[in-house]
Amino acid sequence: MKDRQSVSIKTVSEKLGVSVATVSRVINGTGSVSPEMRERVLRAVQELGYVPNAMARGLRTNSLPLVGIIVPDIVNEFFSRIVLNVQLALAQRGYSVFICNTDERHDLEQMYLASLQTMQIRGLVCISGYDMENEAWPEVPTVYIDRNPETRVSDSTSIESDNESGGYQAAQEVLRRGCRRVALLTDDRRLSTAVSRETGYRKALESAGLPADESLILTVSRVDEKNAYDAVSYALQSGKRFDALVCCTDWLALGALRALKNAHLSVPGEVKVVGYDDVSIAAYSALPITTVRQDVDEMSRLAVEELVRMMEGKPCRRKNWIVPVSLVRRETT
Amino acid sequence: MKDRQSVSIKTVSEKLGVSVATVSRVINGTGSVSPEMRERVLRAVQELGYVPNAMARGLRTNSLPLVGIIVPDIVNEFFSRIVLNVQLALAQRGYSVFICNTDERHDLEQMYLASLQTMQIRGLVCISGYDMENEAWPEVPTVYIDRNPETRVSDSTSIESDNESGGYQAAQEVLRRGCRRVALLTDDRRLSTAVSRETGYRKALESAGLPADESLILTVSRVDEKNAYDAVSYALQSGKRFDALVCCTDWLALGALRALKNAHLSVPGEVKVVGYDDVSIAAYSALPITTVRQDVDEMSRLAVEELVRMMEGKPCRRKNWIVPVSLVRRETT
DNA sequence: TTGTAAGCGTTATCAC
DNA sequence: GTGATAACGCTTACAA
Repeated sequence: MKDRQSVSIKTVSEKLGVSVATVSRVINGTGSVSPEMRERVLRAVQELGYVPNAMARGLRTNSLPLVGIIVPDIVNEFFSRIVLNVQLALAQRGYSVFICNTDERHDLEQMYLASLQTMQIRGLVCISGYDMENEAWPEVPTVYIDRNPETRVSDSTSIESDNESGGYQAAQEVLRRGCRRVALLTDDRRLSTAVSRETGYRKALESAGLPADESLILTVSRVDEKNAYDAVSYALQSGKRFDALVCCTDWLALGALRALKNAHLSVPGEVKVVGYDDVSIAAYSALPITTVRQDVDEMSRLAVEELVRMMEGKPCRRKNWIVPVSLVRRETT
Repeated sequence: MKDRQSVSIKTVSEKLGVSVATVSRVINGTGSVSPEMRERVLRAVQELGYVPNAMARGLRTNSLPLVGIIVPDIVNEFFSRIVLNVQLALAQRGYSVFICNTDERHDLEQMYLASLQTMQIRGLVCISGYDMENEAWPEVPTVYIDRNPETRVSDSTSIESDNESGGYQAAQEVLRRGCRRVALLTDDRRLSTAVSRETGYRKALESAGLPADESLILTVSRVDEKNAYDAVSYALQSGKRFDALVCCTDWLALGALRALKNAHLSVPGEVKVVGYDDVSIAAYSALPITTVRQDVDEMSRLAVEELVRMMEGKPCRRKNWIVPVSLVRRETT
């Protein structure tokens, strides 16, 4: 077996004393070639350890079945679940998936977008993170998940879960149990997902005849346990009082729980808490968290289905998809 | 702006009435070109929305700075942390990373390996999962993480955490607190990592003068919470008794905890439990879990450093790295 | 059934 | 400083 780098289709053809066309034909199963020939070629390919060069092939056929996926943070279980689902489903249909972790950084996202373009991706899945505008968006079929940007590539669809309903159900859940001062803990960036959840929350309060109290809207600048702990602790120290707290993610709920415990407030006795996403920590935390579950499987399924449609030249079935959410009751309410 | 597909270096050169060589030179900053020319070209590139074609470039220069990373399950936080670190660090050095989720399936791993080869990757990071032999391993610089296979590519290094010490420390921790019947809950596939941890566990028992009791070795066929729950429940029902349980991952510990609770056994009173990895669930579970922490940051740092060295033609600094682990004491012991 | 050769978008080696 | 042009590895008319 020769040095892999130098084994090309030509190497194979020379060894056999045939033309490269013949070798190409048996490799791709196109055209017609005699059984004996096919045998010989296959054996030579095996012996030489020949591997087709995807770049050369992609260049020639202007194809290469590659799609990109942009995700803010792969360590976040909500995102990694989607990525895994999407990758598996696309692999089954013959597409490779190039995963780009932006770490929520705009510069990295730009870098990846450029890089994906040079790699001639055929499609793109973009999982939110933030709503920033991008200069150089690849002109390929695109599926936005958890986001619905105004300026969109022509061939695109958006898949969101029903955030407004989620916010509504979350607030509803504590209202139903008699809470009257329902606080909200959310992201201070005005992400569309967070805004929708807030809208749902406000509507629920409204239909319960409760006045809006802006002082009960708590925000964090970064969505993690620690920031939630700090924000809730600070609110408590500032004398804010509430009997329920609707959180925009499970991790925020977790931090809130810690702050509440630290302030000797019982849950769900004195304060009820609800999370969002239903990542596994919600079920296994010290106090299992009541949460709004997003249907990750359905979202990824739709994403792949629509993306493949568009990449095959068909129009997407809908421009906007809203996937239902469900409330999972556990012990914090 | 024309249809992106058709904007090539030639399009740009024609618009300007210059040769493709000139355009190539300004794009790559190689050779010399007059300032005015550079200006004109840059503007035309901008206007036409020209993006270099990575495949053509890669074909010509036989390069394309791409590395592959094979990982069993990206939803597992231990793995996703490594992947994130590696991708970020390599991006900084100009490499793209192609992430392959094998979902612990051999056929998928084979498929990805082949696919990576055709894409002419320059290096490979392989994060365990299982120890199976692969037929077609790409002949490129390789870093194995959490695994140390016998048959290795010539340019390769292996980075493991000190699993034996981890197993030892875990057992030691409960022994020190007076436990005498220390059980082990592990993977039934004979992965090298699991075997090492078991060895450490056995040595600890031995130095405490305790006889080995094979009936205290519990196994699961799939490492997750549910299987751990089932295995431990079954052991308990079969009348097995132990006052400590050393688990090979935090998720196993979590399942064990649930089984123990279900059997009305108090933790850490009647049974002490220790986990492994220190994923975030360990800190936030109902009962925060004492666990052996793997130094993910250091492992990924080393991986990138060694991989880059090898890809630049230098030899790796060591063929085998053992990264220290540390015990994190929490409330299950 | 098989071979010849053009061309995909680049870069690099020559000339000029 | 700039322009032709060959070559990278492959697919695909078109010929034979």
